[in-house]
Amino acid sequence: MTHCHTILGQLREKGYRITPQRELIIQAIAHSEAHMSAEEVFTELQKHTQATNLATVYRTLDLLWEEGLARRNNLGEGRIVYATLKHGPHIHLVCRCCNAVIEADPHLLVGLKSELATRHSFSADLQHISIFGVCQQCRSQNKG
Amino acid sequence: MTHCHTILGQLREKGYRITPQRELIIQAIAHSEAHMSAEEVFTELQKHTQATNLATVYRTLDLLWEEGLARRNNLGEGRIVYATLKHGPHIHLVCRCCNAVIEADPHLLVGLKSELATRHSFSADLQHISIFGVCQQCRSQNKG
DNA sequence: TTCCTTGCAAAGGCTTTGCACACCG
DNA sequence: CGGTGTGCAAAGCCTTTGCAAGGAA
Repeated sequence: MTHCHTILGQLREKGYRITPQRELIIQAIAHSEAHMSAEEVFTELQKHTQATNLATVYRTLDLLWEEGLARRNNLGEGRIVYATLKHGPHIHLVCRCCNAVIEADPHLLVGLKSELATRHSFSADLQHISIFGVCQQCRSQNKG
Repeated sequence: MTHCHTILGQLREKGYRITPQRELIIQAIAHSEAHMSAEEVFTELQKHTQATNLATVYRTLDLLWEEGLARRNNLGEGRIVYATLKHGPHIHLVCRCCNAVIEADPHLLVGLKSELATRHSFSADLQHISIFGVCQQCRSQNKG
């Protein structure tokens, strides 16, 4: 809740207008535990009001991302997903089988990051990486 | 060249027919150093014959992937890319800025894989992972 | 009042699909 | 020959865009 206001304040500071749509969209991603797709945000909005539109959701999420007020993550297979910044960096473990997304500790990657820097002079963005595989449940069900 | 025949043989064994189109598509990805998108394969085919079609390229690449005869990798932003299996496992370092794809040693990930297995019971597929960031060139040009 | 935002609908890019014909085996 | 594979065109899916009307500041 507080976090909504932070984002709204920053938007206002940057000269953007605060509209009911933007408030609702920010609330949606700020209150959500997990990351949300544009479609999911839109569905959430519809619970509160009819006056809403998918295009607006896309525009607003994109705006937040461009202005550095939200994270944007590509889970593959066209799954683009958003979250607020309070949602700290972490690894996404995406199950290829059931599509579940497990969040893992990003510290697992610090070694990798420095290796990539020294060996390849590559500045890796590991803030919100996605790793694909099969989760325990699917494996035990022989689905993966 | 030899590798083309391997793939063709396996296709035949599985009961699929060998057509000129399939031969050309397999040649294209087998001869290429890097991974190729459907569009790129299609462009390559056109150098050899007019009798070709994007839909066929999509169908064939998908077939090869489904049958385990080719790798398929999602580089994000809708960039789906294919390669043969002789192209061993490796990490893709994708530059967000210039879109370059650098290939890195997959051994950098062995520790990570076991950590994910023990901590999260997650069987990570690190064969062809993509990591986003900024390459040296773009960083020195302040583009990233 | 100004001009940023929205809603709507249409366009876009990429991929898939239906269908009749072609052609591999 | 029989049935798979192809080309073509159209449809689908997700996302973006043009434009006129609405509403924040």
